[in-house]
Order: sequence, then C-alpha cells, then structure tokens
Amino acid sequence: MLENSRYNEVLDLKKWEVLSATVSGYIRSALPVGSNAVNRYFGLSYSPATIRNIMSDLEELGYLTHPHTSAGRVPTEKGFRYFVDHSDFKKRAASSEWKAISRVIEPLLSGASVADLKEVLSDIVIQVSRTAGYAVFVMETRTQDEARVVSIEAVPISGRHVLVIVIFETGQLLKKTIAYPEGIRWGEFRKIIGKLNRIGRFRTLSSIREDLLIEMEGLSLAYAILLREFETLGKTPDFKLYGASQFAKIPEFSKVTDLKSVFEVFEEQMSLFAVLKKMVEPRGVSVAIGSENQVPGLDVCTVISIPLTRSGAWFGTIGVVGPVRMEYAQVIPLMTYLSDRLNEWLSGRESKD
Amino acid sequence: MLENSRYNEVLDLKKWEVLSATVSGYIRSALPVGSNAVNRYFGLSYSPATIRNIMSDLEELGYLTHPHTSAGRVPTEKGFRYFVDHSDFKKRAASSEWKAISRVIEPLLSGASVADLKEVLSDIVIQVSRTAGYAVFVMETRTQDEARVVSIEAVPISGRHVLVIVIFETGQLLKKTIAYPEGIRWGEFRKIIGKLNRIGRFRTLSSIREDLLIEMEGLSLAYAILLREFETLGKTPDFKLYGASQFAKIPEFSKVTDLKSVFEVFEEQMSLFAVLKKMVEPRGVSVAIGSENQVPGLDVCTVISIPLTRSGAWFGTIGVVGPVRMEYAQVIPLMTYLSDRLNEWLSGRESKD
DNA sequence: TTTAGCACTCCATATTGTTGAGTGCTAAAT
DNA sequence: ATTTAGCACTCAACAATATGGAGTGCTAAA
Repeated sequence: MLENSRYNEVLDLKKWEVLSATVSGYIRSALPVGSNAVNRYFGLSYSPATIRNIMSDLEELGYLTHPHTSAGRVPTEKGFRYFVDHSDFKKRAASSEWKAISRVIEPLLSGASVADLKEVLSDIVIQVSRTAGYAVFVMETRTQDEARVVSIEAVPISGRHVLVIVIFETGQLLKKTIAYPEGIRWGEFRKIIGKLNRIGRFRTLSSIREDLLIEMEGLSLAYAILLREFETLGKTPDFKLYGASQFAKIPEFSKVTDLKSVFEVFEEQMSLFAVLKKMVEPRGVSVAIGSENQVPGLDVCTVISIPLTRSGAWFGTIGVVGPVRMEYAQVIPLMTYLSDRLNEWLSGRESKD
Repeated sequence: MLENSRYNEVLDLKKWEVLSATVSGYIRSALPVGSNAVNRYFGLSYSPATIRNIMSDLEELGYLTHPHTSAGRVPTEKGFRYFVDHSDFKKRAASSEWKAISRVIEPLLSGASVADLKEVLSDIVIQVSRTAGYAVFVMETRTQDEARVVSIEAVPISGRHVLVIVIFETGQLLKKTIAYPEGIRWGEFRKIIGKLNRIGRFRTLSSIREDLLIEMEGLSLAYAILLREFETLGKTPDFKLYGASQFAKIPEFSKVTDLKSVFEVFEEQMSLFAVLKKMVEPRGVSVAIGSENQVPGLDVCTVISIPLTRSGAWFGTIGVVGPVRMEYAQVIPLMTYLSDRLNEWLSGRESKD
C-alpha cells in the first residue's frame, strides 16, 4: 500500500474486491462496467445480483457513479484514489513486462556523464513515453544553487553587453548576457570576475551569493549589477512534453476539443510549474488524479510524477500524463524504478565507471 | 507574384477570378464552394450558370474537385499552388491587421543580444503562433561553423571525462563531454586546449579544424580524440513546436486520428530535418503545400517556412504549420516581414543600440 | 457566349423503431 | 441475515427510413 491514504474510511473485503474489479475493468475497456462483467471476468464468487447490491453501496459511498439508469458503473475520482492507495503495485513490479524499461533505460544511464543531463533526460523521457504509452513531460529548473562552481567566465560581446558563464562541477552551464551601464569599464568588470573566481571555486552559487553580500560591500555599481543578475540566474524552468500523439489512442480524448484544453495547459507552462513544485514533498512517486491536479484544464488527466533531486534539493520533475483511467499498475512501478535509478545516478554513485 | 511559378500554364482572367474566389471561399469556410457563393460573395459579374461552366473547365484542368455530384467545388493542391503563386500578397501586407505582429516582435528583438538567440526565437515563435493562429516550429542546428570563436575552455569532470566549452563571439556556447583514454593526462589535455586557444581566437570553427589538420600533425592520441569530437560538435538539431493546441480549431483535424499522424511527424524530428534543409534554396519564404512536403504524414498540411541564416549560412528554420486550407494571405506577409526583420537582426545591424 | 429554367443527385439532418445490456426491486432460497 | 433468481423497466446505441435543400449538368432561349 502507498503511504498516503487520504480517506480514513476502510472498505470491507467484499466492497474492495468489487471496487477493484470495477476500476480494473474500466481501465481496460473505458466503458461502464456492469455487474455481469465483474462476476465473469474477475471470477468473483458472488452472483451478479449481489454485486449489484454492493455496487449500489459503493455508489452511495461515492466511489462509483452511474452515467444513466441502465448503464454499468464508472469509478469516481474517489474510487480511483482508493484503488491507487490500496493496491499493492509492488507485487506486479516483478513482471517481465515492465522490466523492458530497464533494458531501455540502463544503456542511457550507464555510460553517461551528469554533464549531459539534459540529453539524458530527453532520451529517458522519450523511452518512458513509448513504453508507458502516455505523454511524458520533463521539467527542469535551471537553479543550480546546490551544485559547486568550477569556474566563472566573462566574455564581452558588444559595447554594452557581457556574457557571463558559470561552469559547474557537474558539467552544467549557466549563461547570462548582462548589460552594464556606460560608467563601468571592461577592465573593472574583469577584476570582479577574477575575484569571484578566487572566492567561488568549488563552492555553491548560493553560498557565493551570501559571501558577496558581506565581503564585497561598496565595491562599485558594477558589482551591484552583477549581484542582481546572479539573483535571477537561470531560474527559468525548461519544459518539454513528449509523446503528445499518444493522446490520440485514448478514448477520453476522442473529441478534439477535449485534447485542446490539455495541450493548452502544457503551452501555459508557468501554471504547471507552481503545481509541480508543490508536489515534491512525498519523496518518490506522486499520483495526482483528475482535479487533484490544481491546474484548471488538467482535471481530466492523471499525472504520475517523480522529483529530480541533487543533494536533496529539487530541481525538476518527470511526469506521465494520461487519462484518469490510467494503467496505474503499469506506470506506478515503472516510475518507482525510474525514480530510484535516476536519483542514484544523479547522486553520482556511478561516476567511477 | 512569387518567384516560383511551377506551372507554365496560365489561366485567363475569368478562370483566375473564379479560381481565386473558390480558393478564398474555401479557406474561409472549409466547405465546398458552390457557384452561387462565388457569384454572391465575391461580386463576380458572371451568373452562377457561367461560373458553373468555368468551374467545370477548372476541374478538367485539375485545379478543382468535386466531393460528390451535388456538392460545390474544393481546390486541389494544384489549385492552391496556382493561387499562392499568382496572388499578390504584398498588397494586403499593409493592412493594420498584420502590423500587430511587428508591435509584438519589435520589443523582443530591439533590446536583445544575439547571445540570447534561443530565448528570443522561443518568444518570437510563441507570438507568431498566437498571431497566425497556427502551430509554429523552430528548428536550429547547433552547427556554429561560421561564428567566430572567442575562447575554448576545458574543465575536468570525473576521472575520465573532460567538459569542453567553446564560446562564440555571438555569445552562443557549445559544450561536449569528452571521454579520454587512460593513457592521456589532464596536463596534456590542458596544453592542447591552450594551443587551441592561441590558434583559434576570433576564427571560425571550420577554419580552426583545417589548421588543426595541418599544424598539429602527430601531436598525440589526445589530439586525435579531440579532433574527432570537434567534427560532430553540436550537430544535433534543436527542435521545438509551439501552439499545437491551435490544431484543435481546424476542421480538417476534427478527427483525432488525423491529428495523431501530424503530431507523430513532429515527434520524429529527424525526417523533418532532412526536408527542411532542402527547402532553404529559395531565400525568403517557402510554401510547401500538402504532398509537396516530402514527409509522409505531413501531406495534409501546408508548411510556410523561412530560413535562419548567419553570414549567408543556414542554421535553422522557422515554420508555420497548418492545413492546406491555410490563410495564405495572412501568413505569407507575416513570414516575409519576420524573415526580413530576423535576418537583419542576426546580421548584427543592431548591435550598436 | 452568356444566362434562365428545370430535372436530378446526394449529403445532412431529423424521425422513428428495435435491440440489448444493465439496473432495481421483490420474493424465494440458503 | 445474506445471497440469489426472476422480472419489469430504462435508456443509449444502432439501423432504417423520410425530408429538405444546396448544388450540379443539361438544354434551350437571350
């Protein structure tokens, strides 16, 4: 069972069996599930009539709904949530089926250096999308506050602009063109950069920032400008969505207008950013079902996401996006594996190979 | 008229009027256009019966088709091509409507440095997508063969990896992690980088490559490795598509399966790359209608694209993607303006401000 | 050469009928 | 006290059938 059971209500065995069967059936078929189907395809020992009674109870409790009088049952978000919280997905994690992902992910990780993070994440996300059959996004803040700086370079570009490059131990780069006012000369700027390098080598950007505030007081206007730039250095998140075409398979999005609203959410990335940041807390796999995603247009989707962390600090998220009727039993183990493997790689336990 | 008239066949005035009206009508409505509609809404002085006769001729010539006996006419690709080649879009280019784009583009370009190329292109493409109402992609090869090098830096990362960074005059960066074999030491590597810097400052990467071949013969294995890496440095094209949600508006893609094939093309970027490279020749705006796009899944789309060049060398493409039934009269002037403005900016005629 | 008139075609839409999966209830069975 | 069979009822989905109208092609007159 996953850790976060949001409902203290606990269903008895019979109810759980029926709910589980209904949810599973609905995930497979995308069609309302009737009492007969539950009885036949899931081998429950209760008759259809009994199952009807139980389903009726589950409906009253809010786990199932009725599209119309003579249709089968469809799980509510609450139903999906209960299903996700009370299924033991680890059991199935051993199945050969999802092991396929490791055959695909391992070669991407084993040779690679963390310096190529971006490319590696791209490749991984494409593979995950293919394997899982859903769209997958990767979002990466470029705040490298916790990575150690190797060198800071400055290159004059035009009469008024300097390109500042911060090179991190991890091989990542941060660049920023800075406009400096007329009064300040290139020579002065270079002196500051030199000092920064002496101070900053093998320290984190955030600790350099602190020191700058203390040590270099009143050095000059140039310094003030530089410092201000450092505040915002590389805060723009980088966002990519892969496998959007996968949505076409999904009956929920058979109307183009439904698809549209989802795509719009991904084009409006900033709103996503805020939400994803909030979802970090439960270390490991987060599942946000339907309206649990606080993003307006995304309430028809489930997002299964894992945080990217380095030295304990969050710097990005990978997420699988699909319908609420998602193949949780496939995707959750997959993402669990990916989370473990990726964070192991990020923490550099492999840099010796 | 655009330069490339691909059909030597020339229609007489009457036929042109009817064709033009039919195409325009179809672009507006997405519905087959009947003889009445052409007569009424386009104020042609011929009666519906006459127009029917002309349409019948145009059909025989291959410019129009008939979905079924009692339906109006729909332009063929040949019809669209003739329309595009023989319309004078510059006339309409003065309309206040599309001038809006300059109000949006100018602020993005005027302050910006070429160092922020990527961000600027991103912003532009988003704005173009919003203004034009179609999806827009930007593709950028990272081959900076013609930009001059300011500095080459090397930073050791792990026992076996070096991060090489090439900094260009334009503020662009190229980075590559290079694995070097056991036999070679960091010190040796550093010497090579030092030499490279002395040789390379303010020269283009391609000319450095040539010199390396001559001057540094037999220097060592390390050099051989480095050289090989330089061959492929930054050849991976960078590709992004914005405004995919715009497709939802378009009746042609009202079936999700139709959308799917288009999205798949954009996920499979390499095939696009080859095609876009071929489309550079006609400097300025290229229009590829339907199957003129040599990409299999893209034959239901028109792509209107402009090349990105620096010092005459192509390094990328921006393209508007929409249905064959695209608003050519809006998009072509827009892209013409953008092409002019962008290449002016890229050639650095503004670096003085 | 252009145009009015007219019969004809065929898609789109609405109407109606039929089917069957599924429910809820009641009463019997365990 | 549960479970189950039996049965009437509901309602979406599908198919079959009308109806309307936009648009054509042809013919004959202007």
